[in-house]
Amino acid sequence: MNNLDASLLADIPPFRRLSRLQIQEILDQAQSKRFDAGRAVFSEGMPVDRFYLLLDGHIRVVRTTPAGDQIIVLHIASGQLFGIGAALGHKSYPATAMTADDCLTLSWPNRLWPDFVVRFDGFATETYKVVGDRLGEMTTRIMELATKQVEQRVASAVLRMITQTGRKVDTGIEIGFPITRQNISDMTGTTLYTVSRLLSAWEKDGIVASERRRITVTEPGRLQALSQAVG
Amino acid sequence: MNNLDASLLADIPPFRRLSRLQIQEILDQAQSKRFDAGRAVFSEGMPVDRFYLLLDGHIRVVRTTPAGDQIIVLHIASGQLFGIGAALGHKSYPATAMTADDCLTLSWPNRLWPDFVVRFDGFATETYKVVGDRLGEMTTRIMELATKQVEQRVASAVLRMITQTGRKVDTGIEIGFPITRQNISDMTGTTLYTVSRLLSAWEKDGIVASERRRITVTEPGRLQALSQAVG
DNA sequence: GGCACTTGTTGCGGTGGATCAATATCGGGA
DNA sequence: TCCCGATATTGATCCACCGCAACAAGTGCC
Repeated sequence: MNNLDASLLADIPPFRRLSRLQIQEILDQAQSKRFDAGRAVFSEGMPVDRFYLLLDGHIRVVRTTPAGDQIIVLHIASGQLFGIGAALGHKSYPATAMTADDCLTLSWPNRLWPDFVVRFDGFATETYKVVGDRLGEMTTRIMELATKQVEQRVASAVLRMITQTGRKVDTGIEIGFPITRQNISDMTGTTLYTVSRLLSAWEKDGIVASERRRITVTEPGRLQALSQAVG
Repeated sequence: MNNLDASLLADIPPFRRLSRLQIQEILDQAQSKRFDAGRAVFSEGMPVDRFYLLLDGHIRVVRTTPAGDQIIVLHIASGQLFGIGAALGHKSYPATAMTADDCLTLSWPNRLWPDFVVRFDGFATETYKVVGDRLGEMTTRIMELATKQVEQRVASAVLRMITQTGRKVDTGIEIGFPITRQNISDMTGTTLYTVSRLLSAWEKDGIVASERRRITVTEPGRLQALSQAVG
């Protein structure tokens, strides 16, 4: 009994090639759910039982080390599928999906996955394209962690967030969800102290402006330059 | 005109559920090729035109930074598919495949991919399982790079290599392909100096034994302990 | 055999960034 | 309204690791 409009899905890649009727059928089988900020949609180790689409909000994919520190593997923007272990033969979720702000999700039971793949043209192709993109992003992160200095890594992380989920404001481009110094250090493998120092320095130089849990980049070009500095 | 025996493929996951006849058909369409150690099977940025199966040998998947340093993203053991950009919607290879030793590959043109997927039961499923495993391995690498000390990272890297491609010898388990200090530092984001120092120290403690381009782990348990030390 | 190249070892100094500590500021809940 | 927890800033200290240099030891090639 979802009173969701089919137009919600019409522009999202995996569903783009489908007819109105097909989309309506997909919606009818979906379960929709709201999450407050800071909740886990699913957790690392849980059996994979559903796959998800993020309709609104932002999600952090997080893994926890045996030692207890959390690191953010990637961010998911609205309009993307996530928790698609079903497509990759996973028995349990390899990471936790935490909401960064208030989120609205759709989800379907795993058993529908093979059905969707064979019946809906372009669904599998587009989905695996997303997987491919994430693989590429992850190899880039590995490269950065392995070779770049901390300042360059943090600059790259901020740039990635404004390109993927930035929203234009009058002073520049703002990261589209609340984010702390601690969060950024969890993405870049550094400490909240160092991130704070870097942001302060950048703010002094007029490259960024930040309030509590909000960061605006006023000069993306100079940040870009910092991220590639030869050190 | 490959005089390759169908039994070569019968035990490899993507082909496991197929009949002798189907395997023969797949083999007939394959191109086989030998590579000396240290050659590129394909290179980052090249258009994706074929997908590959590694029949024998070991391959390093490598990315090069704009600054020029190479880092090893993952290793591929014999029996695995690689260069499967076709499955992930890639237009060009996102990384370079370098042979670590002498290698024997089979390959097929991309246009056969959709054909294989629909006609051969289990081919897609098993392939995407491999993609899922690699994704998991990469998130683990990201976690390690972000949180672990250098000694723990190097220990983890060596352990991963002996579990994935180790060969049992009388003194312990040997990494199944030639590898230099430089290679290990390219995997772990450190320097060849530090790797050399670590291996020397471990050798003094009787945990590993190494000759030029060869590393044998004599006490995997203690190496495991090192990789998880709380530091 | 001899030469050039690749690979590995080890000492030493400099430093990037982690870590600790103290303080400030914001926001939400009773 | 006040208070407490979450978030952010900034100074001071320390050490793990990098990066150089100099050398040793294999390996392949002519």
